Amino acid sequence: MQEIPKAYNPSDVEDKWYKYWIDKKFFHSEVDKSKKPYSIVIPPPNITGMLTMGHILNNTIQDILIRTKRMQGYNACWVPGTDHASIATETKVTNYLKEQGIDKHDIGREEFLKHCYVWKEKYGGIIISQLKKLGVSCDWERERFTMDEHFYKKVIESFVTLYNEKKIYRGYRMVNWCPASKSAISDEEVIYRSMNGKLYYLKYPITGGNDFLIVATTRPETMLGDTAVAVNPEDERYKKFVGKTIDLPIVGRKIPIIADDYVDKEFGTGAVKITPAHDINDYEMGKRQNLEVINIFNEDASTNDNVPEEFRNLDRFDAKEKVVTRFKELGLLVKIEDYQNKVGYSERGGVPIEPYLSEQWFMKMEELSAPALKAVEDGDVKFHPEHWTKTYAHWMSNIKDWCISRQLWWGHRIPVWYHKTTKEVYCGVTAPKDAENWIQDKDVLDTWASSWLWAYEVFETKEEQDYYYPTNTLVTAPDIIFFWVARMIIAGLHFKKDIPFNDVYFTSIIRDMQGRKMSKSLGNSPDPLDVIAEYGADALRFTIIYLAPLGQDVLFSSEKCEIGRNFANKIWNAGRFLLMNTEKIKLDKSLLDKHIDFADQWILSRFNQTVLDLTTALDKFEINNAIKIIYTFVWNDFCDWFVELAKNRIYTGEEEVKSAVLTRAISIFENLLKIVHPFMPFITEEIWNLIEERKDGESISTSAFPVADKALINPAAEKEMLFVQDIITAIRNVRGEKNIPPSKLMNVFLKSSSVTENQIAYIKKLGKVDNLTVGEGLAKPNASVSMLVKDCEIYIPLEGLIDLDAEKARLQKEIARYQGSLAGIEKKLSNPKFVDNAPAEIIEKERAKQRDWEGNIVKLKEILESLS
RNA sequence: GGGGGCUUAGCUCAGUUGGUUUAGAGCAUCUGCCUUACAAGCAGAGGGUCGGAGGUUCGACUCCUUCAGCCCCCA
Repeated sequence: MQEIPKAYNPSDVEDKWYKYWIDKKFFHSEVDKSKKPYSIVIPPPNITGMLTMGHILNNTIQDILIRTKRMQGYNACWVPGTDHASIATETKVTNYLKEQGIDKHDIGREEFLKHCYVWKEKYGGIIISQLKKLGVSCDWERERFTMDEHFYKKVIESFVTLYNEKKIYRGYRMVNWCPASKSAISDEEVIYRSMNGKLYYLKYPITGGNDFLIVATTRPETMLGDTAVAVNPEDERYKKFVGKTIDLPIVGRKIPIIADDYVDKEFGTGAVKITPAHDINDYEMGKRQNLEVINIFNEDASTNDNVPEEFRNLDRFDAKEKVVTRFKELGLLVKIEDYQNKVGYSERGGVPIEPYLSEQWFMKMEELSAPALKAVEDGDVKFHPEHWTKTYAHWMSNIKDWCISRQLWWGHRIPVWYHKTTKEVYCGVTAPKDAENWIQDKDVLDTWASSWLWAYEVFETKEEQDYYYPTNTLVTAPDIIFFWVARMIIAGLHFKKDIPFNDVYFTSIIRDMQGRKMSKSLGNSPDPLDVIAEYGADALRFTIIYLAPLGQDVLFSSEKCEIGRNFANKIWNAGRFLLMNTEKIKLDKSLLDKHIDFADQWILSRFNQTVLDLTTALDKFEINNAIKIIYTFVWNDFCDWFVELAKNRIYTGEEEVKSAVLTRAISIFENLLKIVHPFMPFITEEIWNLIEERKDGESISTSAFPVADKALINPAAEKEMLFVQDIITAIRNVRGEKNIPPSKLMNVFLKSSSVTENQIAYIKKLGKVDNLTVGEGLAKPNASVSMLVKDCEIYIPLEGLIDLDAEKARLQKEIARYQGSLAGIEKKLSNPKFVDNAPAEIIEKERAKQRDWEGNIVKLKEILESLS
């Protein structure tokens, strides 16, 4: 056997095993009706992005689920892929071309799209390839892209279907306009930021005479498009002015003073300027009041020809400056106040959005959303954590029509043509036959109006869809619950008449140690590939799951990966210990069930209980809990106790006993590796292969996941083990308190009738005891420390190390503690209401405690007596 | 303004229909150990009136009300 290194080195093994898994196609799935499918579709990362800690968490969870199911015999299929990310990609490519002095409008649509595809080929696969370093078991032969031929076609078909169902319409509406990308965006893509702005008070002179109104506004530049001033009809201050007109400064236009309930008397001065083209509320009022609508901005939010000449072609921020300056010059600027307000920003463009009137395509959401709301409320689709259903329900019940057109080139082009002469509108999967007479709509679809088909169109044939759809589980971040999760449910129910997935797991948000969200601009996110290089993929996987309880944010820093690295090393060394002994001890599988003592029964009991708890936790999506169950079993039960206990027999037993113990220990260890494997695939594969020569094509990743054998769960053995552990801990405690080094053996006396030979051997070994004397009628030796475990009195003679007063104080403290607890119990038991109301089982427990503690107090008092 | 979440040891968090003596874990701290798997380790210890105040109950970290603080989403 080769030398096993003292410390586990992940970089030696990870790439080797990943290559092996892929070469052997372990992760590839084909329709196989003899097996139950378990399918997951990856939330497709942006082709513009880089791997983040969020991806690590998200994909580790998916991998744990899919690997477990694969080992449990399901036909596990995890489909990977990427998203074309219309706005984000177009922005990147546009900027890239600009750096080379190329304007996209000069090269035209076709040429620009070629650049996009080149860019996609070059950078689009980065995240996906980085994910392989994490060990994810995706079916790479199924990798998909939202603009693949099949997918593109299906997106176009879905548009046509909805158009024919009259669920898609075109309209001239006020939309959220991103001046940076010169495109409309949806409500969901607007982020509101709290800003320290200003409130400007402007004097508006009333036509004829010296009267004027003062209006307050955060956006004085829009006054160039004002078409009214409005007051509340109940406002006594202004009643007399309603019906008159204002001579709009700078512009010179006469605009009416109108009364409208919408106006809040308390805001500013109670008189507000109305700009129907550039404010959604003003637009609504404009419709009610038949006001003129004057658009003053170009697509990039610079001023257009509808404003006085000297104010034209100004950026909106410059226009603001200039308008304010002119008001000041005219003596019409009353004051400027600090004002905090929320400003909508374009998520992708990063600039304030502009409410802007334009012709756009919309999807009617009311009818479409109803079944999707019901599916979640009825529990057909289950959310984890469950509380997200409320957020979902709230959004779904207040849903507005979805603006799905984008004034971009990269994406799925809207399949609508307008006849050049008749202006007729045609919508179809292919262009009209006399294409030369038609012009296709220039816009593309919102990215989410394509990725909402992801859950089933990644499966390209009916047979595959019938088999894999609905998928089982979606694992995603909660911030795309509306963008993607909700819309996938809508699409699934509408087009497939079935939910897209049974369960949705919403992951934690990864933050830095100060609780700040990890972001590129803050530079507070470690590069996951660096972390993997330093600690290993398994360590990173373990750590991120260990730190991420369901529904809680995670505070992460790469140093925390020591937890995972240490755990990996612990497993490594447990394996190393067992395998090192196979050099001297011959394994014999026929002895697996031979020479079983309570320590074996105990570890088998613990293992089967662990498998039971683990699978229950995974079924409930308590991934964090699952990994803690594993951690406790591996580290505390198996390594700290079982291996230490087993050493007794491995070092000193008869040959056959040695062989039985080691064979059994390795068998349990191999099962342990299997339950760890979905969480830490690399190290478990490596050790599994060290245990014995495996055949080509074998892998722990396709081995059978252990099933709990309830018959081996053994409460008596667990109880016995607990007793032995308590005795050993008590002895170690004394050693610690008296600073006795482990090299120095102690003599110990146990006053008990129930300690067995088997137990004595273990107590001697783990307690580092020289002579262990056990007897029922044992007298307390002189100058000894005494402890009590259950009904067993422990005496340790420590001539010269005993501080009599300290010993007495300790015993008295112990007695007082029991007396205190006993008093509580007695109070309970003497309360008739408790005895009448509490379940018999609880009462019996309390009585048992009472008996035990009374006994303990008596014993402790006797010991105390003997000291004086 | 509406909704959701959180508050338990120095730090980060568990605590599963209210019932296990003394409310757990990891990290950090302290003490002793290179005990022939592991110092990325072993053994032991200290540390919390479970955010405040009420209430329901025989019994509350757990349920209800209220107050305070922090975070997120939506308008």
